[in-house]
Amino acid sequence: MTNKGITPREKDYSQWYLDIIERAELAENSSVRGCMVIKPYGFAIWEKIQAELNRRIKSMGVSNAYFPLFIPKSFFSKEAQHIKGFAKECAVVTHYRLKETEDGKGVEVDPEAKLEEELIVRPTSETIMYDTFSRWVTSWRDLPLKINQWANIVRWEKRTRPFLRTTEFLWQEGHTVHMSHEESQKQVLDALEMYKSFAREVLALDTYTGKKSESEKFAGALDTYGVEALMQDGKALQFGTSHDLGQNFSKSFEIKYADKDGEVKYPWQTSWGVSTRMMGAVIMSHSDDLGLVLPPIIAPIKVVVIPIFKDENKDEVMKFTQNITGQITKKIEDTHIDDREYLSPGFKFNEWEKKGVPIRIEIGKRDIEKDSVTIVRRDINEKKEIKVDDIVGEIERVLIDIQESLLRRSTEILKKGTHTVESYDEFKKILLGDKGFIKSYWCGSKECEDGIKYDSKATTRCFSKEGSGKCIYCGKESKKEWVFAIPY
RNA sequence: CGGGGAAUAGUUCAGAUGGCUAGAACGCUGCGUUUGGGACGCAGAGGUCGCAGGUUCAAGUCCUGUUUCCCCGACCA
Repeated sequence: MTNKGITPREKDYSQWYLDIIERAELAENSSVRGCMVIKPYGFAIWEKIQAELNRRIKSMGVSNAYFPLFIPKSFFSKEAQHIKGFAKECAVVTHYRLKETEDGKGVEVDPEAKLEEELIVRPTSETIMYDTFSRWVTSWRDLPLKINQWANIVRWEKRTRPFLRTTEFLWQEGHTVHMSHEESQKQVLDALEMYKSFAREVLALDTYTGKKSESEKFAGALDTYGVEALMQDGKALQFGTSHDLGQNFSKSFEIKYADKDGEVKYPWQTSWGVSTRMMGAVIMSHSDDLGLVLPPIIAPIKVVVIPIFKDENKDEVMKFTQNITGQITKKIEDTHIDDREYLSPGFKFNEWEKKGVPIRIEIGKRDIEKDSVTIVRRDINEKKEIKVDDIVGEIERVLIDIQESLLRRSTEILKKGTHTVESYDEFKKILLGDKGFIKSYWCGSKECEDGIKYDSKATTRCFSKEGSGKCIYCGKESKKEWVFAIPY
């Protein structure tokens, strides 16, 4: 079987993606600015991700909260860099009421109902949260303050793509406030590490993590760190960020506390987040030509049982199936029997493969006679007969094995897709061909970064390591190695 | 905002040079036969051909305007 991988192009999107999402039709004859509907099955995947991530976030001592969708324009303009970075992609609420049109056939914006101050639909929540934080933080006893929120946000991007860049998306954003820079820097790295291990252990994705270059960092941050995964087409996908905000926001939002020594000080802040883009990363990394492949931990259905019967043996097969499923369900909750009578087994096999269910169990007359069942694992599409007495143990083992082998595969792909190059010609050649990550030295100048981007569309994804070499573009001595790739 | 496409059934599309009473596949509904890898037969529902003008005996097809979508850039999680 070939495996060209899944790219978020319309063709792919209109086929098996449709089990998960569809385009939102927000206006007649069009879809407005790349909004998507997440269907029940897709949302169930998101809920699995949320549950796992929430556990890890809370274990860092972070509490969940919720802040408003609307941000007063004045809040937004308090931090100069921040507004610069986001101004061009904000949805703005200017009115609060509609009225009937004169012909009585529709509605229009009521010009009388103009807002005194416009409201921005949050593109991120730093400003509205930190305005509140300024009242929550008054003493060293209030610190560290660690808040997370699950929310939707809107960024009016010029171009959208399903999952990877939708106008509205769901995410988790953590915001913390600390007494010292050492402490906040540790938080930044802890969050980054949490994302990296989450990607490995839950999503079965190996990634590069590290500091971003000056031009790639978050608007208003001192430093930004990113989590970068490699997609099957050789492009890089950043799906998590962690920012060291320094005192930039605490100073502009007047977050102050009285320290033990009696002095009033500005605290140090961090923010970090991952979005539904992560689902895109999972889909694009693991899927094959048969459809989605889900790591068992985030699969809404881990095991699907398909009874295969004719009219004359239906009762016998169903009884056997229910008995087996009952045993499995005791250990593996996400087990589903597909007993729809109007569909052929072949149709069902295909349907659950498209949906990425890790294990399929087929039970028919032939199995019952041998007191066994047929089990098929989605990742390698291997069919195997197993005896009924060991079924639960075997399924548990296979689920773990799928999870682990997906990660192994991801690690291999990352390793194979990472290149070191001697010359700039080689650098460009790789990016024209199979693409992937390239580790090379860069002098740090904007000219070189821009030049590289112009030639090959590649940008620095994150810092790799200290060392010594020559800038791949200009040849000057350089102390820093960076990871380059063409990003989504 | 630049450069390319495109808009016809729920979806994907076909309908050179005008003749259409607008088609196919998949999907949908009903009945029957099926069911170990996307079942089959028969019957059916479904369209002011993006919108507005114009040319013509005749426009899905030609002309003008307009709107929207997609792809490639610039911007970005």
